[in-house]
Amino acid sequence: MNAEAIKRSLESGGLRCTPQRYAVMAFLTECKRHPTAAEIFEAVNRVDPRSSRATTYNNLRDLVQAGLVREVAVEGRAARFDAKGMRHHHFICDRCGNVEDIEWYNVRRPASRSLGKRILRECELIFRGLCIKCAQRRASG
Amino acid sequence: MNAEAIKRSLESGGLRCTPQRYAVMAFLTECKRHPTAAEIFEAVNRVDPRSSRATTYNNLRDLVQAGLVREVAVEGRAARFDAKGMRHHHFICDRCGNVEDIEWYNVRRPASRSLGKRILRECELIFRGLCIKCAQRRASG
DNA sequence: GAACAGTCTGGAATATATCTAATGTGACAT
DNA sequence: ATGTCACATTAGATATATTCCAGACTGTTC
Repeated sequence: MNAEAIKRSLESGGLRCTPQRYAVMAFLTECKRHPTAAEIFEAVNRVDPRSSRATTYNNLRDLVQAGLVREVAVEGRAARFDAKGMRHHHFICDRCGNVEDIEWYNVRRPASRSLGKRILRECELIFRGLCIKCAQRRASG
Repeated sequence: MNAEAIKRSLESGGLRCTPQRYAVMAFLTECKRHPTAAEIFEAVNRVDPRSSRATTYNNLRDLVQAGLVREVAVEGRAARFDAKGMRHHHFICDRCGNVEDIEWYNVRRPASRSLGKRILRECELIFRGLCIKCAQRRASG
């Protein structure tokens, strides 16, 4: 996604394209992992426009509310974020806690009986086990 | 689950049955929600055996390691816990953040191509949308 | 160019989790 | 019954993650 596209997507979410907000969105868009707020803060400050911690958190909140960014459900201490590009599921390593993407596929909805009057928006899968590195380490260790 | 059963399950996990540990396990077993560590701490101290915060955290860690308790993957600040009784999926409300159980059903595994050399232990579904209360509030509001 | 809404900032405050060092407890060999 | 060992617990200090706050800045509109 190029600069113009990021700018447009921010505006489509009703958000001004400020340098700090742009930097957060640009980093999330190009980042393959699922960075924590602290990592995003550090990354956008490695290059130019300085951004305070509070601003980084504010912008992440705004981006999530605007639906441009997803907060990933993991059980670690720090929240992790993810630009809403291609849909994917998540694999969480039991050993090292890393979160990796798994190719998207559709999932069977629950029976409407167990869903009741809830309004369902999306289903996401969380896989658990050992990531490739940890699986190898266990096998050879 | 009665007292004896809890005691046995602790010992089967290689854990001594101390009053504090028992209290945590007993509360999680009877609790229908998915309490945070702070809620568990408060609950086990409402009745008798006082337990310190550190002990509550230690015991939760031990119980998770022993496989008796699950740490639920949600995106809130505080970790949430769940006695591993009946398997279930989770529904997280977009509006109020409550975590509710959805009846278990088996989920199609990902293609082995996208899984690679990872070792898969379990798959869990996370549904998002509006819980019954919030759905009604929106409809009438 | 004044007023305004939205944004940014550093630092303080809060929430959450872990560490530390001292102490307590039960099992068991002596 | 005593000493010892491993495991548990405790209060308080510390670390980490997030939010709040009050003031300053910016771009737009009248």
